[in-house]
Amino acid sequence: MRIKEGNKEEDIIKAATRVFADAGFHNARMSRIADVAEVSNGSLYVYYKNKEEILMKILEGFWKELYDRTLELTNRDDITNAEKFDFMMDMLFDTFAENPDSAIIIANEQKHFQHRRQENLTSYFDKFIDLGERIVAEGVEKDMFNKNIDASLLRIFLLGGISELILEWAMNKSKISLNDIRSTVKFTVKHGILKNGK
Amino acid sequence: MRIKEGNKEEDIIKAATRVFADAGFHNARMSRIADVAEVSNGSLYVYYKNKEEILMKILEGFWKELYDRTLELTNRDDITNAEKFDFMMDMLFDTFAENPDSAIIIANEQKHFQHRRQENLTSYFDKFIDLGERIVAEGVEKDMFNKNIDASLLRIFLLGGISELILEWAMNKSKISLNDIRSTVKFTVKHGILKNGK
Amino acid sequence: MRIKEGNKEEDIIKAATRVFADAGFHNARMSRIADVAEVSNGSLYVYYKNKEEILMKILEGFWKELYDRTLELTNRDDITNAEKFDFMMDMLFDTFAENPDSAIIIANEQKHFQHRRQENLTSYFDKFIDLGERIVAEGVEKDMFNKNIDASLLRIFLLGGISELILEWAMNKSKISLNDIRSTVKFTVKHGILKNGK
Amino acid sequence: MRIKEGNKEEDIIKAATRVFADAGFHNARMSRIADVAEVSNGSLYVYYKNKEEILMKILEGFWKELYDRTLELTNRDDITNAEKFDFMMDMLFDTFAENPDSAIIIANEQKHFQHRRQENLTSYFDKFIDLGERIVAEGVEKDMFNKNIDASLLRIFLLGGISELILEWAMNKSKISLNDIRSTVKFTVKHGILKNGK
DNA sequence: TATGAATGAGGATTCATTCAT
DNA sequence: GATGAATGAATCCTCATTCAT
Repeated sequence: MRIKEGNKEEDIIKAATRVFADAGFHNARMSRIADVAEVSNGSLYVYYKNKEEILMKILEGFWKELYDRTLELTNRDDITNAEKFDFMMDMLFDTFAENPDSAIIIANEQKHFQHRRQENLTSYFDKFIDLGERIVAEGVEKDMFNKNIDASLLRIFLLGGISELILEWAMNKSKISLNDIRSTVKFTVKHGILKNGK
Repeated sequence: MRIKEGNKEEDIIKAATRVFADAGFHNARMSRIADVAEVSNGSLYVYYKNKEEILMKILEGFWKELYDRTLELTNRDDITNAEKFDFMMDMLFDTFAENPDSAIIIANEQKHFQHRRQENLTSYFDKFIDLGERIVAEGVEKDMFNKNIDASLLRIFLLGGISELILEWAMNKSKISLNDIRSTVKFTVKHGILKNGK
Repeated sequence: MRIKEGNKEEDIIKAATRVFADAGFHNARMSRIADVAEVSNGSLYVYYKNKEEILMKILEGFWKELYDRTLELTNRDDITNAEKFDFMMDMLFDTFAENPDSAIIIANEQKHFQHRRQENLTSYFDKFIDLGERIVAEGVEKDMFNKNIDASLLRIFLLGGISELILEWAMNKSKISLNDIRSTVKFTVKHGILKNGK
Repeated sequence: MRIKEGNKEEDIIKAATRVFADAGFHNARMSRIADVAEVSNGSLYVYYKNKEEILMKILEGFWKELYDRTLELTNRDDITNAEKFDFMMDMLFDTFAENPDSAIIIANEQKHFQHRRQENLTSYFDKFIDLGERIVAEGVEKDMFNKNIDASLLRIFLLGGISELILEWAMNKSKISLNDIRSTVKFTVKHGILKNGK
């Protein structure tokens, strides 16, 4: 068995993450990924079926990390749903912040592949979404959140808004402070833009 | 030779809108657009420089329509900024609702041209954005909106969230009511999710 | 419309016939065919779906020519079935002789693609085969041919033997005389190798 | 490490025979052969130089078996050449019948190595051919076979015809009786199709 | 303007073969 | 000998774009 120095499987994912973030999925070249990963073209296909599978692994990897970080939170009963919500948003921002390339990929490419995500019912993205929806729904039930909030619509809205902000931040790090973004989002979502909630 | 009765230039845009919405920009075939437009392949290039230009025209067309609808509003001084904001959101939703294919394209592909758009002041997208930011900024100045709202971040957030919702709606019309979406968004953004805005 | 000088569709078939005969289907390169046909790579795919379709057209073209040449013969009633048989063999040899490259291709490649020839029920190869079987079967009925001859087996045997001979001839023209081949085959099939048919 | 109990060298040949027969030489995958042989990819190359050499060994193995079975016959002087010819045909059919996968490979792929075989006198195929040609040539000399029979052409014809029939039989065992094939071939070759050999 | 046949650069993928262990 | 991860050359095909008419 030849040496498997440095875990090629992981190297490829890392390389692909950088390349996809830079060029976008469609303009990214497999040969470029192989170069960056310091691996032969053929090795890409030892570990992954094709280009799309590499993208999927990147996306799933991100959502799995986020899901794992968030999971234990939801079962706690010593904190309010508002606190849980806050915490979840923090996790989301933190994980994006730590993985700016993944953030870019998610903002740019995830939608295109959402459609065929029918077999993916075990997907960590879906699991994370569920977690979020449950926290909001419970908050509504417990009369902590406004009744006319639809948890399912809210999560689409939030995710869309945040990933757009994160994209802007990731493409443009110098100009935008992630903390400004985070506090703007959290404040707005919790209190609204109208002064005195009015 | 086909007599130019049906305005090819427009036919192409209409066809491309349908094709891009269906297949996504990268998977859309120029020949398919030509087919749908009932025009030859070559004619596409009589009216447009290339595939990307067609996409740009579609996007600009959408934003121009929206901008035109919204412009006069901003100069009025008989309504509050909160009312202006409300109105602007309504326009946005209405225009999306009337152009679901464009909505899909915007949600999926707007980024493509965001990148090369660098403060292009002739762009109707930028003009529309300016309008929105000004309404919010003024609202803050007039002490009607919360001070810690950053207008520029808010618009990215809002646009991202709304386009994600609209995409969901456009891909899935039967299941989601556009009015539910609209009222959820408006309420959340104005009042926040916390009961009593607290 | 750009000039279509020299009928590219046909040029491609001619070039492919030469290239397939030289290198074999699997080792033949599409780019080589394009070169020989003095056509761009892309043009190959304007006229044919893929490499395999080009091969099929070559094979069908050959059998169509042979079938057309042989068809009228079968309906004549002024000649015996032995004469018809003779004539058919001559046509087969002549057509092979006039198309040595096709002969090589048929000998080398036809078998590989016979299997998926299920939809091809209108195939000229099958039609030609039918013609031959009918002549033999009738000969048997009319008591002109030996009763224990199975027409269906005979045609497989004959075609296999002849195409092998033709291949040898086509690969090796200087050494073997086509007329020797033809008379050997005809004599053997009609009279057998045993002297006095005994 | 697998203990070398099952003779890998032979296992590989057996596996390759099945795989080549199923898929054809060009579509057969080395990794599939390794799978079927229950051997690693690398082991294939411990025993054989490359894919083609495996094919050659299969073909040679077949012809060697046939040659060995036929050799002693030719030196006998207590039987006529017609009987020898008959016997040789029987051996050919029997050996094909016992090795249907080899039969398929021979019918489909023998040409691959025919080309590079240039009077390779160590080849069992050539030795077998020589045997056959000698029997026929002697038969002609002894005035037992018709004078105008060219032994060399006859063997090409026979082998081509028979391998085609055998292929049909091997691919389609249920429908065709090998004995029918054999007697049709033997009768035709010896007596011809014309009644009374006339 | 309008056409659509022609182009050809470009890239994902395959798979026989190698070689360090 | 045995392994199987690693290799990378090699090629079919796609499709946006062009251009002679």
